[in-house]
Amino acid sequence: MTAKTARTAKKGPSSQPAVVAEDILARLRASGGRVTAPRRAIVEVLLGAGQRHLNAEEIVDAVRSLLPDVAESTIYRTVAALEDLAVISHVHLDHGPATFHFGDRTHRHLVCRRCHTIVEIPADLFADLARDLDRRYGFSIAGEHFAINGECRACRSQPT
Amino acid sequence: MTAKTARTAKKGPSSQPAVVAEDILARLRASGGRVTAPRRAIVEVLLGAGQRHLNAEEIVDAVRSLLPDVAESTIYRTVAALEDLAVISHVHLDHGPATFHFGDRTHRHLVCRRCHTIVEIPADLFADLARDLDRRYGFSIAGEHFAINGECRACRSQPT
DNA sequence: TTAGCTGCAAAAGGTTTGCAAATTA
DNA sequence: TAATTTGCAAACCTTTTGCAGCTAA
Repeated sequence: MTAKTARTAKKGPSSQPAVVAEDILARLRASGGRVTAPRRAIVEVLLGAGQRHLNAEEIVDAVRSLLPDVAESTIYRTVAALEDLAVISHVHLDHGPATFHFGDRTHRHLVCRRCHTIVEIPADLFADLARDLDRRYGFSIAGEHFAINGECRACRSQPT
Repeated sequence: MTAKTARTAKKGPSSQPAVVAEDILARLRASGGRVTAPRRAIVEVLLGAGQRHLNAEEIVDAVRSLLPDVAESTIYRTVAALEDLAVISHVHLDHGPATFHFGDRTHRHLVCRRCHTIVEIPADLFADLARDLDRRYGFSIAGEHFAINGECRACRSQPT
């Protein structure tokens, strides 16, 4: 794969090299896929969301503001294709729809079971636990496929 | 609440005081609920499952072998009532239906993303992490509402 | 040219809800 | 008796699928 990692600053809050749509589309093509207008729009929307995690409905809405006739099934099929390429992944933050985001393996989610607030935390807080589980069970925890539930500071100081 | 904690050994693998159906039914009654035949059967099934986590469909099937005409909706409504009483809780081990189990807060689940094997681990392996998250974010992780994903020993030694 | 996408509509899977009849306390 | 549960059927929400036509490579 020869997708060049462009350095064009986009709208990300960080100063890491920006991932640009063309890179992603190129990977899609390289894997035998086609680049179509709906796919461009979907990638654009996902990039435009920055760190925010969008669910399928939000992606549909945003994509339709660019390209009104895109079907839901196209969204689901495209995000599945992008997940296969490990470009994005999905997380279950709570009950309800899954949310999609770029595949940085650098954060996890705590979700308050009372107010449903989401707290993002760096994945390396799990390093010790991960080592432990590896040693004891041979299990490698990977991914943030599911959030971790609990109670946030605000709710804890609230009466039940 | 005065539900006596009976010590009758049932079929649990552990030697903790067995929770008996009557205790649970009494709590249901104490909270203003009614004790009905379907509810008895559901509690029986849940108790009979011991440590196993049953999903709604499995509960329905098992309950119907005792009481053939119980509706699915009754199962869902009853497990919801039992969750409100904190007698049971549900976990999402993977995609697919939730699973229900008695509310011991003593274990967590690792689920292999490849073979879907479930590894149960003691919750106290999370103690350090929990302290950390509390200190840094005021967040109290609680519950095993979602499993932790990763890869099990067997799958890790397998070619991708 | 042809494998791969698309929109549409229908279906699937899991769970929830409205309601009138039945049951519990 | 009054409040709660029940079974049934229908609805719900999210996601998947089948298919014929369209399109990128």
